[in-house]
Amino acid sequence: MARPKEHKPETILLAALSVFHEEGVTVSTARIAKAAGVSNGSLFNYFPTKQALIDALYVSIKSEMAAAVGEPDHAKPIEHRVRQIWDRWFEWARDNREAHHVMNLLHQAGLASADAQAVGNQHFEGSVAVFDEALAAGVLVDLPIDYLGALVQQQIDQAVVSELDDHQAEVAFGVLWNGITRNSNPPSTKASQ
Amino acid sequence: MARPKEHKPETILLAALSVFHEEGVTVSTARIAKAAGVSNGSLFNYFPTKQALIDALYVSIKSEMAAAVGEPDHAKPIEHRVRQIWDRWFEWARDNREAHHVMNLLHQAGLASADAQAVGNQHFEGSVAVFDEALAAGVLVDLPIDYLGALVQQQIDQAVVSELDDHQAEVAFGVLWNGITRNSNPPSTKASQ
Amino acid sequence: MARPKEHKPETILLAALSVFHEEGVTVSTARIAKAAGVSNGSLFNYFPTKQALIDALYVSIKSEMAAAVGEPDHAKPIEHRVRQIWDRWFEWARDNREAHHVMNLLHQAGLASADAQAVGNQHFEGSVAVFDEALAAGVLVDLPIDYLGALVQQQIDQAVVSELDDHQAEVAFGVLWNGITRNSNPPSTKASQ
Amino acid sequence: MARPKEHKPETILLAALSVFHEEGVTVSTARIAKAAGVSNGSLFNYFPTKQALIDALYVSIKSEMAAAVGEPDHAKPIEHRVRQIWDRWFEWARDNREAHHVMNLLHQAGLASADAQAVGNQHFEGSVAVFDEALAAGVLVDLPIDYLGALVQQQIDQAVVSELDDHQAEVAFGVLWNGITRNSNPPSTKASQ
DNA sequence: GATGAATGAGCCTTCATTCAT
DNA sequence: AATGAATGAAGGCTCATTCAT
Repeated sequence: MARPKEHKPETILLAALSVFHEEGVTVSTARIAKAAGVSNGSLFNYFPTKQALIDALYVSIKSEMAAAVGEPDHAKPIEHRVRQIWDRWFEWARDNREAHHVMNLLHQAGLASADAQAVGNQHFEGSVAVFDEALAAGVLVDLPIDYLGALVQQQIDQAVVSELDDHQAEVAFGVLWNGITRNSNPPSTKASQ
Repeated sequence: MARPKEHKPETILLAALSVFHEEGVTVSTARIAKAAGVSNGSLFNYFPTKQALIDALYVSIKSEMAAAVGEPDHAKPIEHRVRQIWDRWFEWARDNREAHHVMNLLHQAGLASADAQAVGNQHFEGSVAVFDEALAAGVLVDLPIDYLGALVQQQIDQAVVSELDDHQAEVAFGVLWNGITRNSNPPSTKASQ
Repeated sequence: MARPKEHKPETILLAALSVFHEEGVTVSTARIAKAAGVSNGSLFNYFPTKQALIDALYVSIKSEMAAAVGEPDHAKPIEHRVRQIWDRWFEWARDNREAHHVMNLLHQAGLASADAQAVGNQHFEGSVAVFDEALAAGVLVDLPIDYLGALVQQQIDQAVVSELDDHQAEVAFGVLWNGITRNSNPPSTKASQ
Repeated sequence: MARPKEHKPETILLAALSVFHEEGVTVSTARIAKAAGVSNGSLFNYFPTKQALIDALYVSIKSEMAAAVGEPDHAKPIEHRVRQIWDRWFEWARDNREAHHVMNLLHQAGLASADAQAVGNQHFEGSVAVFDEALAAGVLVDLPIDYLGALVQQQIDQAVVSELDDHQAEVAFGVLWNGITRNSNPPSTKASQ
């Protein structure tokens, strides 16, 4: 029935991606199996539990995204490397809206297990290292690395969600870079409450 | 049996807040009822459906937060007003970590109904107006208002999640403000891919 | 709130009648109480259980109907007495469609307890006696008394349900009487199967 | 565990028939499942809702009965055809007391949906046509077709309930036929009230 | 490996009944 | 009496998981 040569686990993950995107966090395994064109039972030949399937989906999206972002080129200056991460990440997310959405959904709703999230993060060690280095070099403002990393991720996410065009994305990168680098004057005074 | 004078709906919402925080999106009404110290059936004397309970929880958190943020003082300059929003919001979120977490959880997991989200947003019209005005005044970079608003929210969220101290929060506000205001040069060149 | 002078049990029974008629066999005690304008709990001050309420309703309808039918006049000939039962019964049922419907509903759905049905039947002993006597006198065809009695009841029921007018009801009585009296030739032959 | 070769939906319907007969309109799906020797959840593999199960039960009984009654033979005279309907219907009902009882129960308690009742009635169009024709031919008294049809049904029902033997059933048919045909004198006078 | 019927724990919700006020 | 909140046992239904074929 389904296209014969496709590898089943991938087919199932793609189906899961689609139904999570369209139907939210409550989808059943039966629904996923049906969308994948396999029987209810078959799904469990590939993923022993629903949690395993969710984790595999999360990790597969995250590693696909990591592959798209690639490894930073250590020969290039910091700003260039940060910009490259931004560009490729943004491009990937814009071209893979469903995957991007579902990745965030699984993460934010707490459906992906801690283990899966850890594995997913490993794929981004290269990118994180760029920020570590920038921080050590004194290029960035003095804030925890996880905070800065989160800002990058959130701003890219939001740029995709807000469907920024290329020009706007350019401006948006400026917002990020001008924010996190040291060349700026601190804001004046704290507002009285 | 339960403490006699406590108002029940509030007690139930507090219990729901707690278990959503601790056990995630999958909590059952029975679990909430037990945490609230009422019987399974009693919960439905106050909230006709689980969805109604979730919506009430979402709206109650959001309006509590809105009350904490307050209305901006139109006599003050823009930056002051933005700073005030940031300060109060951050303070509230830091003091109400559970509520802050659950609010985001219900929103991001799609559990709060569209109606509830609309009601919740009404409470923030005053704050949104500040950004509208800043945008119109040419103070901010030229990006969609929803994008800018989301940045504020996400950076505050992250500041709370990352448990920034007061000094770091000060720096973090600088990151936001230096990013979204116009006084900065755009970053030089787009990275080659 | 409710009209002050009405006797509560009757008010409740009338409300029950109405909601059973309009909403079928599944009505809740809460629904009945609301329709009666009393609180949920008050209902149980008058009827210790839902079953008791149903039984009281059944018996009250049945005895009201019996009162309408009255006692047969032993001075009159059999046919007259049967006709009188038919007339009064039909008239009552036509004027009390809801009660008639609910009485049958409680009976046929098995909601009225056996005891209640026995009590209800006691009110019709006078009428049954007419048929006993007719049977003994050889006026009627030789069939069990319960069978003949049931025919009378069912034909009246159906006459009401079919909304026969006076003339049709006259004809309908003829159908009954010509059927159950002996003056007619038996039908010719049994159909071969 | 359960007997392996039995067809499940039929097994479940038979179990439902039995428990509706024995326990009345309030039986739970769990009770039916247990009687059928399947798990609670299994029942819903065959009938998506309790209503669907009830409707299927109603229609299956009604069509089985219709099959037993068969199509009238248009070559035979009216009386013969009516008699044939009576005979076969009576025989089926006597041999299928439970089914007969439950069919009436579902109908009278309003448990079978309007759709199911419509479908059930389609199976009896042939029989109804016989009465239509008899009415048109002037054989029957001038009463609405639904009234006459109801009489037939009710008298057969009652004959079964009263457990008439063959001879009594013969007499009972006479009651029906002599009642509904024109050859009889109308009863004399209306009783004074 | 593939299937899909079977399972039964668990879910949300209803409701007759109780009881403190 | 009258109230209506509180109860908790069911009820209908879902679904992740198993397993015989």
